[in-house]
Amino acid sequence: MQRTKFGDMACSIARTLDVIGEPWSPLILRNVYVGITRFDELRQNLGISRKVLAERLKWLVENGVLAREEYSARPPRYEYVLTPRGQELCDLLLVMVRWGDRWLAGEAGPPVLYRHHACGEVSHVELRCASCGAPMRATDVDVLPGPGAEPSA
Amino acid sequence: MQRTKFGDMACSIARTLDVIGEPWSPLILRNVYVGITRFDELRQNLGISRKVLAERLKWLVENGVLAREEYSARPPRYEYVLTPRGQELCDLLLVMVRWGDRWLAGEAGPPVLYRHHACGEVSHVELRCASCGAPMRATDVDVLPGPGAEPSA
DNA sequence: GCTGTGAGTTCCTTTAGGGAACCCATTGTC
DNA sequence: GACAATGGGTTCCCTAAAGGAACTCACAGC
Repeated sequence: MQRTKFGDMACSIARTLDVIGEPWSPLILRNVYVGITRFDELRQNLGISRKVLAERLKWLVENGVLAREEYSARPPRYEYVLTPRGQELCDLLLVMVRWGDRWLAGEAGPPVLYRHHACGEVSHVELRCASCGAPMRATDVDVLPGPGAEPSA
Repeated sequence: MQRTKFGDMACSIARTLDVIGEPWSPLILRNVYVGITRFDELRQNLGISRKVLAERLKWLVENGVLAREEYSARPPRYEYVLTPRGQELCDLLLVMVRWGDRWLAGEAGPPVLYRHHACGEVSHVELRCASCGAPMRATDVDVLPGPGAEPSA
């Protein structure tokens, strides 16, 4: 994991990256999201080392993104489930999917499709403004300082 | 950078993480997005080592996310600009911002605000279905195999 | 020729990634 | 009771990467 502490920066992107800014954590979240929740299932599906998996899971639990729950008392056995924080982090994964599908899928096309419950269509996400509902892409916004900004020189 | 190759997995999340799955790259994109485009500006603003910055920039150019452009011929001087791929990756940053604002901002509140051009409001992004326009969160979708899926056993 | 500037590159040390083997607690079988 | 299986890690060790500091390069100004 990274040696620089990104959580101390007055920037929500940096803080978010402090939590999930290496590749294994988002992939673990993806797996838990689709129902692969146990240690050896995760290890096998991801092709990750047991040491790194254990470290990442511990990190994600400590950061309130996953919860470690007992699914069998005797013998004691554990699985990992998404917390509300973790659920919302999975939204990030949907945007990664969209970008990856558009730019990296190649001729084979997207590996995974998503069917929207509400309309029943195979679809993808779009970023819309919470206020007016129109598209709200990075090119559609102006950036300004917020209350949590660092005081400038 | 990571030693595991994530780009070979039949998963758009993994492929996307192969490109930007360590914290410096998204932060570099953020800086270029807000107009900090030159090497030493980036270095100073990020507090990153020259060696790592050079490596990351090279990586992002090679992956078509940034372009290296000459802004002065004599002496030759370069800046980095977003490509269309890079522009769309910045959408990811808007979702990171949203998550970070909600869960990690603390009492100070969000460090940065975003004003939507279309409605002039300070707002944030929501994920909506491209087909019907209703909210499309991770909890709102079913996952199914796509054409680019790996053949299962 | 010397200094300043911007954009890297090289060298070295420290830290983390990751593989393999190992450990632990419980259960089931003989 | 001994042994094996199971699931969930932990420890050890080697290699690769992170990151700091110093250095290099090409050009311009004086």
